[in-house]
Amino acid sequence: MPAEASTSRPPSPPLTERQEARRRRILHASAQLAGRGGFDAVQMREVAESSQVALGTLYRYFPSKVHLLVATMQDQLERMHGTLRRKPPAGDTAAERVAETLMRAFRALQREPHLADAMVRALTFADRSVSPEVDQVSRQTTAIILDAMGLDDPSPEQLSAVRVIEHTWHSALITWLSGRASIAQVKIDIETVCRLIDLTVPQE
Amino acid sequence: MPAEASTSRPPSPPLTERQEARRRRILHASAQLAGRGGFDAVQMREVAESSQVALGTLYRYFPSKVHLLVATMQDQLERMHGTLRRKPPAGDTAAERVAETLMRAFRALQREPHLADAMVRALTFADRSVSPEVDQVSRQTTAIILDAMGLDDPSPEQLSAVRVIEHTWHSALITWLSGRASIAQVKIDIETVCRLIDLTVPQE
DNA sequence: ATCAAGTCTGAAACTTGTTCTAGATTAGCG
DNA sequence: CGCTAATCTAGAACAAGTTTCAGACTTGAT
Repeated sequence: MPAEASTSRPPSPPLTERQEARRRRILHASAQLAGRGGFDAVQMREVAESSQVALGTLYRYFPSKVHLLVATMQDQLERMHGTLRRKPPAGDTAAERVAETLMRAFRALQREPHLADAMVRALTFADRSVSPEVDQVSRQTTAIILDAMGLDDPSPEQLSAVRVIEHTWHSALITWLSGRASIAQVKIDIETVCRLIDLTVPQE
Repeated sequence: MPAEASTSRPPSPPLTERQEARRRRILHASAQLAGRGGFDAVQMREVAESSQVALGTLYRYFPSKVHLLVATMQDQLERMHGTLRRKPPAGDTAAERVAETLMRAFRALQREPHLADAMVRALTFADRSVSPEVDQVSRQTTAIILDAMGLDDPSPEQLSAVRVIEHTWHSALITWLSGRASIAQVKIDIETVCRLIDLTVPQE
């Protein structure tokens, strides 16, 4: 029995090497196009051409533009989680460490604002048909935050706090991306919401 | 970045009576179509036909579908603010009153989930070209929350808390609309984030 | 090696948001 | 009233996401 990855819903058949390569080319092209121009610049025909794949094939791999961009985000998130694991945040309190982690992620996004635009817009625009994928992104984000808190076994209150932090994170990114909030303001919002953690971590 | 007075950008010429009527018909048609079917059901051709206006005219009044839906949201928000003013929340603490107010708004949205979908998706999908309008919605929301807190002259910390509450509000709505969070969970998230207020309002 | 099933390709078609155009209508003004 | 500029209308045209289809290519099993 081949060990199936725990993350995919219906156990999709394993991809051949060429298929894996195609999928990778597509995600790369998507990130590249998103990197300049953001959401609008990721045009399905261009992604197809740029990744040497027919349009129909692109749609077989990713059933919509939003699916594609959410998958792109999963990809980037994994990368980021790896980076963060290698250099964990150094704050004294859980709240400080979470804020530091999110600010680090934020600085990474600032380096590729167009890519951030494409991914975040796709994420919040996603409808029910993309729920499983969006949920996966959410779980990954939760894992990153819990890592920063240094918790293995969070209480329900702590999970609520983490959910609220994620809400703030996404929405603050949106306001920044659409030019309605400055970088400084996003920082303040993140620090503000992280104070919620202090309410759930009694001692320390 | 012009720090503009609170009302509008370039003083647009006042509308004639027939124009005001057209605008109203359009917004009504928009809300109607959104009411069944949500974001996707608001099709510009249908809005135009249903409000007895040529497509080009619709685009003169609202330069994009997102503009139209954000304007629809402004419209609904004003209505709601009026309703809330008439029956203010009754909690003892500021946090309770804010949570109660938001839950009341949430219940109103639950009665028209498709309309909520259209408005909230438009709001978070809006790009820079819609910033003034989205900002107006944000100011209106802030006003509602400050009303509930019973504050005339909020401190910077309090404004930060309000911003975070708004972030949570929008993002929690999104997760509910896309079926990734239950009504109960949204309630918990709202109550959780409202605790932030306690950190900024010393005592009653 | 061969066959069936599944996959990929290229191209056209369809949908819906958005833009454009030419001609009718309306509003404001002398 | 009659003029002019602005507005409105109907409809075509364009753009990009999505679907469809016939035929070529791979893959896996026999």
